[in-house]
Amino acid sequence: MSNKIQYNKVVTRFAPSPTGFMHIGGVRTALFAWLWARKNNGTFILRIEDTDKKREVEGSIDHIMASLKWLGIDWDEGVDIGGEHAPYKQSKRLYTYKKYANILVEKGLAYADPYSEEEVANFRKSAEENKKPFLYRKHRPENPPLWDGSKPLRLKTNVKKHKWHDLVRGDLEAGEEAVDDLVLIKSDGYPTYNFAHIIDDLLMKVTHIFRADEFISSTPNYLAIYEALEIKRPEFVTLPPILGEAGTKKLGKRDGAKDILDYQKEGYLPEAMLNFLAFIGWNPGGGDNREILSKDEIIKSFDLSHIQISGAKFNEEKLDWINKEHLKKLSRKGFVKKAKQYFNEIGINIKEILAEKNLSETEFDNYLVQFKDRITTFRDLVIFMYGYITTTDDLKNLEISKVEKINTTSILPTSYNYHAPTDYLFKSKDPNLSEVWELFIKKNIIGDLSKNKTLKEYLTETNDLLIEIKSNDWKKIEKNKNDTSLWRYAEKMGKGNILWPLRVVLSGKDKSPDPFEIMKKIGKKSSLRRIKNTLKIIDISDLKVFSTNTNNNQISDPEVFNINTNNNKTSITLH
RNA sequence: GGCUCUAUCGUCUAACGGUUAGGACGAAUCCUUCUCAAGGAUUAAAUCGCGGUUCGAUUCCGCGUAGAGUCACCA
Repeated sequence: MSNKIQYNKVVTRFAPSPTGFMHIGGVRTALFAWLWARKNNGTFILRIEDTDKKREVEGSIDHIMASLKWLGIDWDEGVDIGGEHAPYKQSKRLYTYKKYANILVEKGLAYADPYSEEEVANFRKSAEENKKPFLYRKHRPENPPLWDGSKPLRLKTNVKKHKWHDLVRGDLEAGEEAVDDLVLIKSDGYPTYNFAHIIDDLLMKVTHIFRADEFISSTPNYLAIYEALEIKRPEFVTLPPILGEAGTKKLGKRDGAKDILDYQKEGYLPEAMLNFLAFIGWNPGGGDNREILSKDEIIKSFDLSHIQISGAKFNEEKLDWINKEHLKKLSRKGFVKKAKQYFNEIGINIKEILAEKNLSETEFDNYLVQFKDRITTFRDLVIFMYGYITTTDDLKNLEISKVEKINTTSILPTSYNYHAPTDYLFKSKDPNLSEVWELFIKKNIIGDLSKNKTLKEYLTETNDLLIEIKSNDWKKIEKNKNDTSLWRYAEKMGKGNILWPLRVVLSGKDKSPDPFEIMKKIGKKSSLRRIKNTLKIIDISDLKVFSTNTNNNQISDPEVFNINTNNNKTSITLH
């Protein structure tokens, strides 16, 4: 028999069962089938395999369609839009399956299973005890009863060795042990997947079946059904498994595989997700090293010969990188548009924020754009927004509640920690002096004699320059920072000597926004207060230098504050 | 346990039997920068083991080893 199958038009399908959400693996299968159809100007069908009423989860179908739509995977025929071969829901096609089942019965190739479920379970049990694979056909009844629908209908399989060709895996084969008398129609009248998908693929003229590699083992059974029905089979395209991060198991819902729509909620771009998914088990090959591709580019270069055979670990770091790259590619306008769309999706009301903050739309857009190259996902942007916009003390915590609702904190990479909601941008929330102290100790710059001046002198002079700035000019301190006396002073003394300590003093962090920006946010009074508080500690640090009693790890000036150093931790209490 | 499949840097992968085994993520270092990010440059890092075929093996074959899948009136 020739493996060549003639077809004029490529038809592929995605046929999920409505048992819940879609995870990475399911979507990847859908994507590849869709890519192949689009690549060949073929047809892509969305069919629902709802033959197991017990496992069905309400709302799944809508959820599945929403997932595909988010990624831009569209279908030409399917449950919601109908088509030439409607209906596309298997529970509505029972008559069809029965018709084909009867053909097999008439040919003497299918029979009613006379055993009770208990009896079959016992067969299986004893097979397990003897460490043998369970084969129902070992108990095939000699004179089965007539099939009246109350008993399962089984295929009288042709016990033989099967060989077949897979477009990805090449030539495959399995021995007689691999075939058994599978159930075609269950006792509840519904077909099994094994039978239904074959009938539907036949009637819907499917040319290529895309599925993951767990189906390789059951393929001989399917081949037996094709042969019994005397129909030609579609091409098989077997996709490699996706392994969990641990790399030991196939990624599945039980291993915490996420709902694909969770990635939408986390602020990933659909085009980035599509790009990422396409590269799980496929690449353009042939020396084409590009990895950031648009949807159209992927369709154009997609082919079957570069689908991987071996499994791949799911790697979220790569997804983050791909998402960043896609963000960078966006125009300013496109970025703002998509960001706002995301806010809308997760329930952040931009108009409310604008009204509350008295911001113009343009100002807000400009805020957003400055983070374009700095964020990993749009969720990071929400956190930025929180940090930058929520900076007055009298706020009613509007954004905070919304940020918490989507649980932004857990997904931030460590390098972005300083973008997390930042107390120090509130006027009244001065940084913890212990943190300021520790950073200066860590950098060893308090009494650094290699500098022209001490930190204390630098800070005092900074303070004196800032005092001179009038409150009207302070409002423009960020915008006009290059014209300030402080900037000129910093340039003269070395910006690292002035600006970095100032950043630490203002924020208590070694990484923070521009100190000028912080000063603008918190205002003159708070800025100067933070500098003065730090200067008070440095006074005492001088005392510590002169302290001869090293065992005494507590230095205090009861009038001002206490410093405690214990186990390398310093705590400072200001009275 | 039977059957089936798989095996290149830490990860994803490229290489019609002939390459100094290439690229990307991640990591590290340096440059730039007041910090972070971004950007630029650089570095470390792999053909699972043993046999065979061949002038030549990452590539073909066998055996090991390791991992995965499957053995439902689930899909």
